[in-house]
Amino acid sequence: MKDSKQILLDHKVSITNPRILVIEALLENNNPLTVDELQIKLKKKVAKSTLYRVLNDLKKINILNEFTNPENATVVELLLEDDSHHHHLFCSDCGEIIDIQMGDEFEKTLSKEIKRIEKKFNFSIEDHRLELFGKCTDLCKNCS
Amino acid sequence: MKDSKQILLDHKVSITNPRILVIEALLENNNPLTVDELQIKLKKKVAKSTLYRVLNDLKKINILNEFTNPENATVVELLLEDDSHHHHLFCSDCGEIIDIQMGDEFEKTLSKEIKRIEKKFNFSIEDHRLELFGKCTDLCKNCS
DNA sequence: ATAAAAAATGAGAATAATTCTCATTTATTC
DNA sequence: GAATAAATGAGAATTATTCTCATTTTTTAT
Repeated sequence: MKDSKQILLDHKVSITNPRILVIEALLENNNPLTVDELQIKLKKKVAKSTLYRVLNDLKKINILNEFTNPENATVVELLLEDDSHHHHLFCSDCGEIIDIQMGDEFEKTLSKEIKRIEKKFNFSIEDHRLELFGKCTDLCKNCS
Repeated sequence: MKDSKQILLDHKVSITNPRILVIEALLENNNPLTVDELQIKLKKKVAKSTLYRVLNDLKKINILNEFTNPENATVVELLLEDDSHHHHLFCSDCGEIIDIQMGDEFEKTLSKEIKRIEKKFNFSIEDHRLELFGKCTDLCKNCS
């Protein structure tokens, strides 16, 4: 597992206990967590206001991805590798969120389409996000 | 323009002024609106609590699509045609949200990928959403 | 290693978005 | 058109997030 102190050092921000705890809680999980799940994992070790501040700090140094689940709750995940481009799969039964990688053919076709859209709307497109919604049938630990 | 009363009739819900006003405000726009933009368009003609209630009513009869913009504000749009599958393009300069259609090749490749993901994670995938983020360079009315 | 300066924290107040409550009004049914 | 059912408005309640400020921790410069 990555070293949380080193991550903070690498990004030239000061090394504090709350930041270390938040990063470690996120590192322990392979998949994204809602803010309240994170809060529960941290018990009372980090104040609520500090948690939100730390999350904003991590966003500023670009190692935190933030989005919302279908219930509009805020979800966060650490982004440590530069090449970790991925998408998300949501289970509407248990709420689990799974990181997924799309195949090369898909990403290539998407790139082509993005170029078309850029021309059509005179946009410069910098990022994209794909979300898949469904139900896990048996894999997911929370579902029967 | 579609008739708001007919839309309500078709979906077997009672025809009330607030519902008509909300639907008409949404019909006037081609592109999605944030809840506050909608509130402003409606002036004081619909109470805040009623607006939220009407939006929930429209969701229940499946003619409202709700999502969040990159600032996490709630965005809504009417979905009237069954075949109106589309995605969204967000401008980070002016906040404008544009409906986009992806080409057939893209949707076909995506379907193939979805089947692969369904097998891999033993999921049944029912829906998906693609969001593109960027900057409009000159088309967008709010940007210079 | 230490003192001074800068930055971060905790606790709770403030704010913003959304839902809830309930007395009144409006729509539907017969 | 009267009786019943449903929806509304106003504001209170709730929830998620940000802000304030006195205290503590971290960093910087000696």
